[in-house]
Amino acid sequence: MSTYPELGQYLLGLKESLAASVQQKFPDSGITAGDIVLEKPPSLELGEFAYPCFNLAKKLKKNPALVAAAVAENFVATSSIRKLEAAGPYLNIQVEAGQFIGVVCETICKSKENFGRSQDGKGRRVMVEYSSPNTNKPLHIGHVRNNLIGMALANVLEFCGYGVVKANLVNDRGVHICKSMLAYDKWGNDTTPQLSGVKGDHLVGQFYVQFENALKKEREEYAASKNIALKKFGKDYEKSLREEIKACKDPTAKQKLQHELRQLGDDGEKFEQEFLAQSQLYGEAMEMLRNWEQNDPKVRALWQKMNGWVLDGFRTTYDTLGCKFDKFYYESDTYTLGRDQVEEGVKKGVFYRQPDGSIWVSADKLHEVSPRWFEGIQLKDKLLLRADGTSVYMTQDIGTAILKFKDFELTDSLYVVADEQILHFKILFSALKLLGFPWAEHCHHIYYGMVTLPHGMGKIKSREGTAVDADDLISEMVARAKEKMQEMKEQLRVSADKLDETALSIALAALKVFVLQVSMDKNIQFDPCQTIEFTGDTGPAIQYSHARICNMLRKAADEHQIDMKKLSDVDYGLLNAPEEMAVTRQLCEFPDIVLTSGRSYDSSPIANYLLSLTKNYARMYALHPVIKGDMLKAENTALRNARLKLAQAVADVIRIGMSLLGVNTPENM
RNA sequence: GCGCCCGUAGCUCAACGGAUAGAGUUGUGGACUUCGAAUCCAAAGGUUACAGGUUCGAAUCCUGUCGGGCGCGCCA
Repeated sequence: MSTYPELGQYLLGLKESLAASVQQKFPDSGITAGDIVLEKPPSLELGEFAYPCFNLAKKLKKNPALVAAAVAENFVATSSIRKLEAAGPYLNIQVEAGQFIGVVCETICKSKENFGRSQDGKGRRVMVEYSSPNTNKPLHIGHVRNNLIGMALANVLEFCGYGVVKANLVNDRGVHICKSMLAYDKWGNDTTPQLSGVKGDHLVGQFYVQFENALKKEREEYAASKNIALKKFGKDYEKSLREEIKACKDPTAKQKLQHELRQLGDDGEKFEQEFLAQSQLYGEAMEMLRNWEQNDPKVRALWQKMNGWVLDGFRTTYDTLGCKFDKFYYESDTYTLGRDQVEEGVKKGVFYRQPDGSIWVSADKLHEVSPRWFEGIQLKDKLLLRADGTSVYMTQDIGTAILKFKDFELTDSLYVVADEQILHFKILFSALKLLGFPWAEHCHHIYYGMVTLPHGMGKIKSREGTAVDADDLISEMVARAKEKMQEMKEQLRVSADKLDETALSIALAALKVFVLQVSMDKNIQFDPCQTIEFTGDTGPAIQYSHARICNMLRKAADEHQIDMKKLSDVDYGLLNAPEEMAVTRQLCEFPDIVLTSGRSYDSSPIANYLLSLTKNYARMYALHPVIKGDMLKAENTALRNARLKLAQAVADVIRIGMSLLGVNTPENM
C-alpha cells in the first residue's frame, strides 16, 4: 500500500529537486526552492510543470535558453521527476504521473471541504460591507451584482483564514425615503402589503415612482408657465449639448452650440433649484424630512411602518439569494455619529467652518494627505456638515467607519460599492486620515462596473422604470429552469417534492456564475430579453457535472458494492490518458486560485476556474468510461477504482469552489 | 473642460509582462439500445480599437489618438 505526501509537501519537493539541479550546474546561482515558481506549460504534452529561466539567467548574466539547456543536460531523474527538458528559455518538468495523480486525489480525499483552505489572513479581522440598499424601492440587477460579489468575497476571505464580519449599511433616511412616505400618505388609502398582495419593498417602490411622476408633471407645468424649455432643467441638457458639440462636424453650427453652452452656465441647476423651491410636492417632502428629524410621532410611525415593509421584502430577497449578514447598520442610527468627529476636525484644524456654519474639507488638504489619489484632479472643497447642522452622506460615512472599527476591532474595512463612487471613497478615506485614524489606510473600496442594458435600451434607472427588478429577474430565471426541466423530464432525477427547490438552485447558479465570472472592473452587459442561458459556460453546467459524479458514485456503491471510503490501495499509475492528467493538473491549481482570489479581493478567478475544470472533466468523462461496459469486468477493477477516485476529487473541488461563490450543488437535478 | 475605468472572434467573456491569444454562444457537419445529450467531437471564426515607445519578450507597462461608460452635487 502506497502512501502519498500532501500536495503542498509534494510541490515543495519538486522545487527542491529542481533547485538542487540548478545548484549543481550553477553553484553561484544561490537558488533555493523558495525562489522557484512553477508554471503550467501551454500544452501538457510538454510536461506538467514549467520553470521559466528568465530570472535565473538574469542573475547568472547568461542567455536563458542556454541556462535551461545546461540544467536539463545534467539532470538525473528522481522518484518524482521523470524528465526535465529544455524548450527555449523554459525547463519543462514531466512528473511521475501515478505519484502525482495519487498526491492530488489523496490530498483532496483527506482534506475534503478544507482543500484549498489557508491561514493566509491569519490575525486579520475584516469587515465586508455590501448590499447597502435604500429603503425607498426594491433591489434591482445592480444590487444583485453587489450582493453576489459581497457574499462571495466574504466566503473566500473566510476560507483564506481571515476573520470576517459581513455588514449591511441600510440607507433608511433622507428625502428619497420621505418621497415614498408622502406619496403613500396622499394616495395610499392605508393599503398594506397584506391588503394589496404586493411585496413590501415593491409596494413602497410603487409610491416612490408615483411621487417622481407627480413631480415630473409639476415640473412640466412650471416650465410651461415660465416659458422655459423643459429640457433646460437639471444637468441633463448640459450633458446632451456637450454630446451634440462633440458629434457636430459643421464648424458654424458647432460654434453656435458652444455659444449656447456658454450662455447656459449654471442655468439648468438654477432652474431646477427654483422649481424645487416653489414645488408643492417637494416642499411637502422636505417638511416631512424636517418633521422626521424632529421626531414627529406621526411621521416616525409611518416611517417605521413603511421601512418595516421594505426590510421584510429585502429579507425575502436576501434569503432567496443566500445573502447573510452578521451586522446591520441603519443610517437612521448612525447619521448623527459623524457630527462630533467633523467638529473635532475643525478644532484640529484639518477641516474649516464657513461663516454660515457649514463645515468643509479643503481640496488642498485632500491633495496634501493623499497626493497620489488626487493627482491631476481639479478638486473642489467638500461639504461635511450643512449649515443647519444636518448630516450629508459623507458625515454619516465618517461616523459609521469609526463605529465599525470600534464595534469589531477590525484590521481592515472593505466597502463593496459600485465604481461610480470611487471619488466619494477617496475623499472619505482621506478625511479619516486627516482626522488621524491610522486604520484609514486599511479601508478599501472594492468597486465593480455597472450592469448595463444593451444598446438602445437606455440605462438602469429605477426612477424611470428601466431597472431590471431583482425579484422579477429571479422568478423569470426560475420559470425558465422549470421549463427546461419539463422539456427533459424523462431524464430528470429529482423527486417531486424537490422540483421547486432544484429549479431555484439551477436558476441561481446560472445567475451567479454569469455575474461572478466577469472581472470586477468591467461593466456587465445584461440583456433582459435573452436573460441567461443554462447550457455551455454556465453555472448549471457545473452543477450538472457535479450531479452526474454524485450519481455515478451512488451507483457504484449501490449496484457494484464499491465503498469509496475503503478504497485505500488505488493504483493511480493506471490513469495514463492525457485527459486524466489535464484534470488532475487543474485540480492541483485550486489552492493557488483561492489564494489569488483572496489576496486580490476578487472571486472571478474561482468562477472561471470552475467553468474550465468542468469542461476538462466533461471531455475526460466522454472519452474514458468509469462504470459501464468493460469497466465492470473484474480485470478492470483497479482502473475503475482509480477513475472513481479522480471523479470524486473533481466533485469535491466543484462543491468547495461553488460554495465559495455562494452556489448550491445539488446531488440530483 | 478635468479625472477614472473599459475597448480581445458576429455576440458574451478568459488569458501572474512569457511559449502557437483561449472558452462559450451563433451558424455548419458528426456522436445517444451502454456511466444522465443541461454532454461530447470536428472544421470555421483575430492586424487584441489605432499610432508610436519601453525590452530578450507587450492584449497586458508608458505616451498620444479614436470609440464607450462613469465621476467632478448642501443626492445617496
